[in-house]
Amino acid sequence: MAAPNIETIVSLSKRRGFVFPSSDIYGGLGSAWDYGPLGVEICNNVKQAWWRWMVHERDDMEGVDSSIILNRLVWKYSGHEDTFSDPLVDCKECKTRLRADKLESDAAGKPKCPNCGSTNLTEPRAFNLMFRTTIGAAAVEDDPNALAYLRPETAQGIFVNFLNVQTTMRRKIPFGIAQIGKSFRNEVTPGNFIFRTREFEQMEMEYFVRPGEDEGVHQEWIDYCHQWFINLGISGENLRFYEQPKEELAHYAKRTVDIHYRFFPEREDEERQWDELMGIANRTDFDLKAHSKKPEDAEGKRVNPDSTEDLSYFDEATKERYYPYVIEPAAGVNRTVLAVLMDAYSEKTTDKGEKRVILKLHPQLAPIKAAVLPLAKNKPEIVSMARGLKRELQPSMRTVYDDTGGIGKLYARQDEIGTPFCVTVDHQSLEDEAVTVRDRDTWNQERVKTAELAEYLRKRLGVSC
RNA sequence: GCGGGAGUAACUCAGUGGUAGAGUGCGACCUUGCCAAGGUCGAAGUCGCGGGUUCAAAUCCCGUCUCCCGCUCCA
Repeated sequence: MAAPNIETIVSLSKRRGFVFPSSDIYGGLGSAWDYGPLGVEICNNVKQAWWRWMVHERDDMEGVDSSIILNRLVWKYSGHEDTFSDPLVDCKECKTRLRADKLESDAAGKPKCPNCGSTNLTEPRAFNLMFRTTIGAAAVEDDPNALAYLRPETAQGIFVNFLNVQTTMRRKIPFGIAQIGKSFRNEVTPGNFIFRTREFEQMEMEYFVRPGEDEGVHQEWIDYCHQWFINLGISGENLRFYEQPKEELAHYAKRTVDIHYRFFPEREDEERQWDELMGIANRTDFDLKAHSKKPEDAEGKRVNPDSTEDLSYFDEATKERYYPYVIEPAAGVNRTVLAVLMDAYSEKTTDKGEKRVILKLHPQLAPIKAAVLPLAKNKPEIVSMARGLKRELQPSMRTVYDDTGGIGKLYARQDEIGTPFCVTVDHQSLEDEAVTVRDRDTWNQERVKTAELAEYLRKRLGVSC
């Protein structure tokens, strides 16, 4: 079937408790969203799947969880304080908003609007994308040292901990450090549901390699990351690689390849249907050098007079000291959740001609793994047996019990939220100690002994659920 | 910031000057029992907010707030 648009997912999300507009009772807050009971489960499952795949299942990986508010100097030397801002101008004629630093000039040297050609532009206004806050009681006006930022990326918390992790875990290059956490960017243009929000969650990993080996390792990570999305059940047709052109590269990057998802299938322009799901950047030795006290400029002056540590690495194998290069796969949790929901969405027409929504989520990501349903709720024995089964299953998998409707409605509800299995207790169950297990995707049913039920479900869900 | 669209029940929406509505959903009960079954009853709205016109405003006028879409940027 045709991919759903984001509107369809927004509607499903509200209806079924995946995602709600934030601060709803006060009229909402622009582009902020709250995960509801089912949404938070998917979100946690995505993060858990990533962590397992990125950290636990590898030999060369460690994890950290650094704080959101860091010493301001981190952002000074990372370059974010200076370059993480956009000078913006508005064209007074055609009302478009433009990047002041990307404008071409007319013959007289005055910047002109690429849209209508007018030179009637507003003055440039700097717009730093970092949220500012203050530490302690002092106001920034009274004490400039009170100024602090909410991190715009999790990466810097990893770089400044590079030596801590490397030495305490006795790591040798190559190895990586992974982190999942919130980041904040005061975007000028947020929007498209949870696709672009000012507060978002990142899954980032910094992989430290010997200079010279960076390009090959970079390519390996590009392919490895693509495979992760495939493993989550996302269709390869909806994924593509995007090589960032030189002029688009961030200030720290040598090469960046994005993995795009077809987030906007309804757009006519094929190119505009795609947008970023993950970015895999070669950050070179930019960050480790920037935070180190050692490097000197051409005049022999220290580039960073504030750092107390040198983040270079001594390679025992080659007896060389160098600043490792960094390969960084960075994915958005929220964007992954959105892509997962869009890709899992499907509709099915029943024999009666009714449209049913089925969310074909990977079992590992499904918010509910099994629903226990009584076929008839006016028989107390059936109800209590079903409730008992639910309690038996819930320690090993997220399970719900539901009896508020006929069995057809109960199945339909579970299909819509992506529950892989429905366990139905019927009259016969009271006698033969067996239940019906119904499969979300095929609607096939299988009779399973209650004694073997938990093991049966675990096996079909996969170990990692 | 600019342009466009929209705010009425939990959701989707109807209602264009005269008692606040429908469908879905939700709750209770009865009946039923394998793919959104039927019935009865019920809860639920300061019609975004403020002001004005009028005998009378969800409806007309003015103001205001919020959200959504588009424009830059990115996970």
